[in-house]
Amino acid sequence: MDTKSLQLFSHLAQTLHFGRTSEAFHMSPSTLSRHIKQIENEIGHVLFNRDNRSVQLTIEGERFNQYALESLSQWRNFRRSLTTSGEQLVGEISLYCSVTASYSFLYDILSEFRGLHPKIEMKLHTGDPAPALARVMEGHEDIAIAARPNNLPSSMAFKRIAISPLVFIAPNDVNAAQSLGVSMSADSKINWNQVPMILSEEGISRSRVDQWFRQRNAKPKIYAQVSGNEAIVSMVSLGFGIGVVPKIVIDNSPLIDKVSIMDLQPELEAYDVGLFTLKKNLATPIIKAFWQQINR
Amino acid sequence: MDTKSLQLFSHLAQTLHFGRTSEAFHMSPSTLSRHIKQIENEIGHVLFNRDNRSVQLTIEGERFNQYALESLSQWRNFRRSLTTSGEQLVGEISLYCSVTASYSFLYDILSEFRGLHPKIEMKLHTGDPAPALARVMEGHEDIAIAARPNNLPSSMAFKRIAISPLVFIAPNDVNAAQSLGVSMSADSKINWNQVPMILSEEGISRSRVDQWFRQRNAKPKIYAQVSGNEAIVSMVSLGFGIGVVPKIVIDNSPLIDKVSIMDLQPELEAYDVGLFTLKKNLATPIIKAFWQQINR
DNA sequence: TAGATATGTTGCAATAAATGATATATATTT
DNA sequence: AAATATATATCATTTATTGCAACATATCTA
Repeated sequence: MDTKSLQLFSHLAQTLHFGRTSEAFHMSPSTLSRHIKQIENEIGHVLFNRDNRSVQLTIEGERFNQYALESLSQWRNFRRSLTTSGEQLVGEISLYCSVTASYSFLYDILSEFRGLHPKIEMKLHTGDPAPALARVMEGHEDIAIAARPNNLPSSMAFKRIAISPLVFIAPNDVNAAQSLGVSMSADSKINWNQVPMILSEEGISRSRVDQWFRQRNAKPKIYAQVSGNEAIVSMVSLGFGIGVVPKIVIDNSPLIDKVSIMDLQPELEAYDVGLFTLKKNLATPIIKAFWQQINR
Repeated sequence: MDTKSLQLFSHLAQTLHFGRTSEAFHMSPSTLSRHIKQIENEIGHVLFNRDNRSVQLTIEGERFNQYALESLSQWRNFRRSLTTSGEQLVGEISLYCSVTASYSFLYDILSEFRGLHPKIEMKLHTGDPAPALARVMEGHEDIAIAARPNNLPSSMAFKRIAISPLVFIAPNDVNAAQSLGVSMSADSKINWNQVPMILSEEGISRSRVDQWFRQRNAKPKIYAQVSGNEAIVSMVSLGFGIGVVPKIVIDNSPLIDKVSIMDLQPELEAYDVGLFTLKKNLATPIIKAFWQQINR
């Protein structure tokens, strides 16, 4: 039995919904399903009665939930007792991350850290992902959450949080799509030299798009260069052109049903989202504490 | 953090000796070392001060040990509370296993089970491994610990405990070895038709040896057919011939320094040691409880 | 002081486990 | 009856774990 399983279980015991719990933990429903089954197997009792439409705790499940909550609480207490025993860590960390990352990961990362180190203040800056690394390199920020570039400076430490594919998006409205020269059907019929594109001004996503066009001996007709993925989604949804953003941006966007992902080959190389800091920063107790906090 | 890690840690905190703890858990020292390092990494503190000659708990290590012992105790309590809540399981299980298995695995398996189900009596039969499966098939025993044959009857359930290679052993004494026609140097110089062999009468080890000889177009000159691996080791150590036994038998034998393992190619297929029972037996609560107890 | 021994760690190749995408089964709603 | 929602099974792929052997270093022995 491990802490992760206990967390999964107790969350599911609250939601009684595999889909929502798996989403909360950034994993697929099937993975969650197998986790639960493995717990049940280890314990030797069924913990949830689930037909395909509802999930209910069994008697043993309620017992186990009691145990799980207590056990998790003790674990957190132990962690806290360790950190508060010596000198309580005091200070501040400046963290730079994109708006998208702040939606999807920040809460998970910060909530646990905060419990552990309440005396450490977090200065959070959100903005365009492109300059994130430079800001860390130049010492403006301690840590950044961003996509990993192909060539990582050797002075930089990186810790992956998630992988998200980089996708082309088109307006969902059929008329708008056709007026852009993009019938949703066949890639081969699209003249990429004439499709108006909405792209980042700089950064990883931009350089990968440029590379993609070079591979096709095409040159993007740039309708607008925008700073920030969320703005790209907005413009695309309004029918101004085709955009390229990490899929995770779509998933968290309120405009999710206004745009649709295009199925193109070859796919763009996926975004490798994670934490960055200068390796030398890891010698600092505060930064080190933050770094280790991220569950592997 | 998981139960296994806590167990490893607290055992090491007692012994303060990587070698002994790793042995107790049937794993290599390197595996243990990396387990500990991973715990330290997750917690963010060094738990043991270890130079290459001594191991000592740090302050944080002692703290963690307190936590670990308490946490493990609560886990056991929870398990017990589940099983004792309904009707306490009462009854008996008959278990058949080889002498070797009784040395190496039985204690681990039974000690935990006994704590969980004190009202279940264990009837233990030790003997030659060869007939173990048949005895279960025929209903004389509920469960057997033995090596997995190549063709497992579909009515049989199997759960692996360990893998042990099947090895040729020769007497360690140089004179004895040479008089058997086996200079320890080169396999190719050995005339396998003339080397006196000491083999099991039947069973997996025997059939794998026969197959090995057939591959070489040789026929074993059988000096003696013996029942029980321990007897084979005895006869080999006395210089009567060459034997074939699972390595685990050697490791647990008092004669370990009287025999030596021969380096031959191709190697015999390894022993796959584990638990057997009839699948239909797993419907029985008592058998099921035992089966699930075995840590995966 | 030099060699032998004990002991924890690291590199590497092989094995085992975990994961997500997809397909499937079935209950509920429309 | 068709569409939708939801948990699970299957499969290919990725990731993690493991043991062996080599290594480094501390202690013991002569």
